[in-house]
Amino acid sequence: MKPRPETPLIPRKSPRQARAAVTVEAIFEATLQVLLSAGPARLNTTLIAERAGVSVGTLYQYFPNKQALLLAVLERYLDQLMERLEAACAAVHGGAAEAMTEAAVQAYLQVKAERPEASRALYLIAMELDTRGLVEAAIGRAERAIAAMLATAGNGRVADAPAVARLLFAAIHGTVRSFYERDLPPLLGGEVERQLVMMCRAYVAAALQ
Amino acid sequence: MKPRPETPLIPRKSPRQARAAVTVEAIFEATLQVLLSAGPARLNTTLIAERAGVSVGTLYQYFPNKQALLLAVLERYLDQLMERLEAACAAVHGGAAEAMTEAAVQAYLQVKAERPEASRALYLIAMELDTRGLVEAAIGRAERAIAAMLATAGNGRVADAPAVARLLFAAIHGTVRSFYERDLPPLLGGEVERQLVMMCRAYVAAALQ
Amino acid sequence: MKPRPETPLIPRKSPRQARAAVTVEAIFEATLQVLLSAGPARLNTTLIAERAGVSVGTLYQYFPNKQALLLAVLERYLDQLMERLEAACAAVHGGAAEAMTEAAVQAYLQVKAERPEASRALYLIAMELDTRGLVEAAIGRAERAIAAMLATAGNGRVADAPAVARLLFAAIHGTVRSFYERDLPPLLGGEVERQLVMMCRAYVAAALQ
Amino acid sequence: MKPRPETPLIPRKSPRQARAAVTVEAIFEATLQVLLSAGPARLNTTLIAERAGVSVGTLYQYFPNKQALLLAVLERYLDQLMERLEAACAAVHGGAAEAMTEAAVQAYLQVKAERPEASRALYLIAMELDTRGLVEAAIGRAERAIAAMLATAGNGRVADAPAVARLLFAAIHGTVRSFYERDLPPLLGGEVERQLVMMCRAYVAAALQ
DNA sequence: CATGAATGAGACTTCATTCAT
DNA sequence: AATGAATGAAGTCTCATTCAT
Repeated sequence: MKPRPETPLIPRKSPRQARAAVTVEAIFEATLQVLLSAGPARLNTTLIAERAGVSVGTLYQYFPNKQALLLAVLERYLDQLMERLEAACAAVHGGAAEAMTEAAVQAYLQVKAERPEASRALYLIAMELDTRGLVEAAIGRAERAIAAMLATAGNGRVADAPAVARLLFAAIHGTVRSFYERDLPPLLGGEVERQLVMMCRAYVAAALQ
Repeated sequence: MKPRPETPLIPRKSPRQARAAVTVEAIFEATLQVLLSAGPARLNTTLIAERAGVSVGTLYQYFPNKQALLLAVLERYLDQLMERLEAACAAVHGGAAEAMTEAAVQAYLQVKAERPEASRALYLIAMELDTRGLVEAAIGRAERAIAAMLATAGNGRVADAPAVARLLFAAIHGTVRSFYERDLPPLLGGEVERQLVMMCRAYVAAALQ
Repeated sequence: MKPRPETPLIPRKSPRQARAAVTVEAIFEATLQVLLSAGPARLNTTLIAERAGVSVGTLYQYFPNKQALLLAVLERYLDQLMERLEAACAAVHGGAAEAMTEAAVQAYLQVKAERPEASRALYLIAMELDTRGLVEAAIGRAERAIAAMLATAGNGRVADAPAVARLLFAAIHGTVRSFYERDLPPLLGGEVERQLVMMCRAYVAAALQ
Repeated sequence: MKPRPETPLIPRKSPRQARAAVTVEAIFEATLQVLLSAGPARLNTTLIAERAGVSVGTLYQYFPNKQALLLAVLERYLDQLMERLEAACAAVHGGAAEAMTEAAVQAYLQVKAERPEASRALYLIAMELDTRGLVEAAIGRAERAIAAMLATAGNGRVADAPAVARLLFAAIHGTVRSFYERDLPPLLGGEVERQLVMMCRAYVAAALQ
């Protein structure tokens, strides 16, 4: 009965009062928790609001719809992830290509491992809606960070650094994801980590001229 | 998508008659089409039945519930994929480890590329429900096929072939997926393929003793 | 969570089975009843379905949304009203302008009086949504019917019959409406009817050349 | 729009201070604007407050509930309209019946035309709630003013002046409304005005003894 | 007094599934 | 066996109103 309201996918208003910021934070956290405990199929706004200790109305005061909320959660997560990755890459500039690559892989695994459940939850979110833009942007940042890092290699020149960076990141990201989606023991410090590092080092070494 | 606990997840009857087989086939095909055209959020049994040219009632004659249908679709796809992969691996037994690996990668890309949209659709299905078992089984087959292949390497012994096979497959699968989820030009024959092959060869070479 | 479904305002499907036709009829009737008993503010789909003795789901099988249902109800009513008016006008072609006009007024009042509550209910519907098109079309029919009738006047030529017909119908319709919206004793056979007829006769007489 | 039975429907406090009067005025104006821009379905207190440049809380300081606000807006409008009509009628007392009637019609059209959108907005408000009392009172004033005017006719006695006044006003009001609800060119100075005047004159002339 | 965050009942709509025909 | 009408629980979102700050 309400003539097509054009609902944008961006957050509705930014919290002006202190308590509002707390509320938004609680909603973000609740979203992850519900996603993990109830699964994506049972992820509904009522449950999120409940878990956050607010009413649905409050949730909708900050996000115009469920999709916008999920996007905001994802964006926030990707931002943090990318910042960490960029920092890690920058920190090893100038080293040997293989060592730098290993550092990047370790950093990625490290961040993922800090909140393993969050990682899983966010893979789930990412499927529920159209996250092309967001994901594309994050991937772009990652690729640039890695390419820039490889360009500083102290032990040779990496041929076609952008292409290598692109595949390297897809491989890291994709491989890690495919383990996270299964119920496996933690990757960090295990055999999988060893092999992944080995593969990435070997790849970059092969690309060195 | 609220799973009624008591209903079994296997197809209700096997297609004994030719007509039944045709119907089931049409339903499978319709499922993929609806998934691609309407998206996972709009994937519903009525739409599937309509697209398949049958009534919902008929659909439920063949599948006890939506979940079972989706699982069947996924299972069928994974079976075909794995058969092809196994065959490709078997066909190159005894070759050099790097060459065999390249063959496996090519085979995987080949199959994926045959119906690129189907691949995407199935990634979506896989999120709609709990596909752990199915996916785990398929991955197991792939890992075994690759490990067995590596074990026949004519140019050395691959250290810890199972671990290498596991990471190799995760890397191939994860990397390919991460490209498929974006709207990119076809992988086959492009730069990405070259780099992926390069990475996998380098990895296996590094694992050779 | 469902990416903007474009919901048209036309009925969803026409009943193919006999019982379906009964259902649609019951929904139409229930809509009027709820409108009258609960008022436009309390008019909701659940209540309509309940009163019709069906579930909400059923209602939505025939109408894509509440608006479409209300439009259908209104359209149906306007169609019937206009048919009656056209018939009444046609039936008196060739008479004296004043007498023909009186006949048209009487016919209009007659139809309105047959289901006084329906008339009121529909004035309410008409405000709840955008009925421009529907109403415009109905008014057009009425104006044409009246103009055509006036053109056959046996006792003179009505100057600018279309303009007269337009105002005549607006006056009849508007006047009747403004009485119906108040809680007044029935118009038919009362003082108001006498005066309305008098006004319309006088108007047409004045327009005669 | 769920009326809480116990809350009074009169403004909470009279604007004693200049600022208060300004605020109330802004709220009135905002109500009309929102009604016109967002439509009756989207007319909500938050939007009104925003448009008026105050907070919802402030709005509720002046009006106990939404209904009271809308009633106040409507009352104000009707008061102004009736004052103008009464004045116009009084100004022509003692003239010929037809001329006086024409003057009344012109006055009504004049006032309506001053803010055409306001007229439309107020028809909408009138549906949102029970305005019987208010409208009845206004109509009563109009009928009395017209009847009193007709009683002073210099060219004869109008038979049953109250009944004529009642129908006359209903006709003017109803006819004008039915044009305003459509998207038509302004009535003032057009063919419609000419015809309306003609009808009203003819009617009153016919009622003259 | 003003603000605007929070509330929560209630409205609309969807869709997996059943069952009479 | 096939059909498609019917069901109704459940999910999304709105908005009048209150109240702590």
